[in-house]
Amino acid sequence: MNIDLLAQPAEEVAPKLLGSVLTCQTPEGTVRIAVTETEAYSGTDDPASHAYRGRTARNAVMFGPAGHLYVYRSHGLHWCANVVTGTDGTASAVLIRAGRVIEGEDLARGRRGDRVETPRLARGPGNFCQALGVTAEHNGADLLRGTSVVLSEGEPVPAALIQAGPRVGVSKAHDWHHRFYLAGDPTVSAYRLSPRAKPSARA
DNA sequence: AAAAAGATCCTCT
DNA sequence: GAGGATCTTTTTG
Repeated sequence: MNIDLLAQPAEEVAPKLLGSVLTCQTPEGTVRIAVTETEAYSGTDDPASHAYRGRTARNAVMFGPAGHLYVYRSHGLHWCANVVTGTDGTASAVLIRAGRVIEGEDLARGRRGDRVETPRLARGPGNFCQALGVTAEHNGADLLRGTSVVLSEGEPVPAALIQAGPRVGVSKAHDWHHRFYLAGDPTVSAYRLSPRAKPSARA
């Protein structure tokens, strides 16, 4: 993966990450997942971003150089992974929301549970991380030069399949169309308006 | 120190 | 498709 591609604003990088591949190697084995859904989050200008109110211990990685992995805990027990974008010193990242398992399906299924249907193995940010094997210990990992988690280019996706829409689960700025996904792909998570989204916003 | 909110997930109707 | 569980991080008094 080219570093210059990632060193751009998150909303420009997000659609370009569709089709790219994340690989995670653990003692258990290797899992590779092709990305089918992303969401862009920027910094102080984005009310829904973790970095909106400045730097904290949790979001520090977002302020660093592009090409690193930002992992955070959501709702107590789920891990969510972002690819850090932009320039060093500014905060922006792309949340990886869903993907299709292309290697290590048995291992991914073992982590997710035997009753999970194949398209759902990496459907949703928390499920994506669980299937891939990403946890807090991967926070800050170098995706371009590291060995545990690697971001690489996959097969190009037709531009006609790329669609944009409102972000999932956010209560602020949910009318920003910063979510990108492959049209008709069964691994893409369903859109759901946040229960706390303000009615004044426009879609 | 205490309270609220949250970039979610699973189950059931 | 809708409803509720769950506990960490952040924010506020």
